Amino acid sequence: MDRRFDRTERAIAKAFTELLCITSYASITTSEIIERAGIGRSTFYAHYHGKDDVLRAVVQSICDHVLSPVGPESGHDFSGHHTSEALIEHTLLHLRERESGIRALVFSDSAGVLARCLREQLVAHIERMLPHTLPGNAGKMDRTFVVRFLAGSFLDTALRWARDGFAEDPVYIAEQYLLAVRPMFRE
Amino acid sequence: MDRRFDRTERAIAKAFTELLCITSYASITTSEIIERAGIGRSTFYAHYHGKDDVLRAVVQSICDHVLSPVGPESGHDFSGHHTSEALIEHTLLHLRERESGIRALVFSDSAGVLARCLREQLVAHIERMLPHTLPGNAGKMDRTFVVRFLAGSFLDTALRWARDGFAEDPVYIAEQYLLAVRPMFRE
DNA sequence: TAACTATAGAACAGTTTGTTCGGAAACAGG
DNA sequence: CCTGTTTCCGAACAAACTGTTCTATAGTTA
Repeated sequence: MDRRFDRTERAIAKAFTELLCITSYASITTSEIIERAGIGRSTFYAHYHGKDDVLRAVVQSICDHVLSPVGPESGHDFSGHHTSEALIEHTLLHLRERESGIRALVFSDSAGVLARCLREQLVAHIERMLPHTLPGNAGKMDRTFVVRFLAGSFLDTALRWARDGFAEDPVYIAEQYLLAVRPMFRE
Repeated sequence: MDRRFDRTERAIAKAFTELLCITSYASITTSEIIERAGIGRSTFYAHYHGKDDVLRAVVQSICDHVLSPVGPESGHDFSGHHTSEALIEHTLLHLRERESGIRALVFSDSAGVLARCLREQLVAHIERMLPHTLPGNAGKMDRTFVVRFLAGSFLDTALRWARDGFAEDPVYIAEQYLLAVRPMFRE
């Protein structure tokens, strides 16, 4: 593999997220990205079709990372504890690992792109994990509604946490979130 | 007041939301708005600074309408029933009244502007209505977290409903939402 | 009718976009 | 080390978009 290629990709991603920190997505121009990345104009267009394309690539990379499966090789300690707490904390930790990129996106006027991408994968995830018959009052609810509600409210909680600069302890966030939604799938 | 002024404002708002239905916000140009509205270029800039300004105005108008206070003069029937169900249904109905505008926005790449505006006002609303001491398991939760959670999850539910073309009965949506969150403030 | 106000639309300079092209530099494999 | 390939640089360019200014026209108010 040609090292020049990766070097350029990294320079573009870096320049892009840096710009996102200091100005709105809408007012970023390809020329600014090119200048800050220190690359040639034609080089940029050889890699991406425009700034929308860069955004998509950055978001995809974040999504892949945040929802990457729990494995023994990952740094986090989830030895066998496949509880809801563990999964939620795990996702929050992955989110925080991409701190700079996430915060840049979450405050930008294109935050919706990240939210859409994460939401889709969360829905699929929860769909698989949620029991088919729900306990208590949740039994009266439509299961599809519950799945979407859980995905949406978790996403909202997580992005709010990011917007606050990841100030709170992820364990605390997981705990509060579970207190709010646990009646829907346990007890 | 000069009727020409209002006529131009309406033409711009109409052209803008129509364009939002057939293409993304990012790729709309002021020239397109001007052409579709059938107005002069200088006229447009006499009313707004650019397309961002138009978006802001449209969103503001929607927010004002959706969260307008319940009054006896409003068409809806909420005679004295100041229950949670009534308030939630009321908000959903107001949302649906702006159907075309909402759907255009909700699908656009600038959906975040509407969401931010609504969220702010929802938080203030819920902050006022939520009891200071929460019952049951919710007693263990941070009240600020609960307020934001309720606002975020309601917003998410409502916008999801809009995205689905307001297909479901608002009474049903209110019922499902309340089944999900009621443990947090009653019983 | 007279004074005022909003509009149409042409013209303009400045910016941004996406493409093309020729030459220089870095790279991979033998 | 040599050679063919890949990537990069950056200038130049046409096309599109932006926001402003100006003049003439037409609707509005008193």
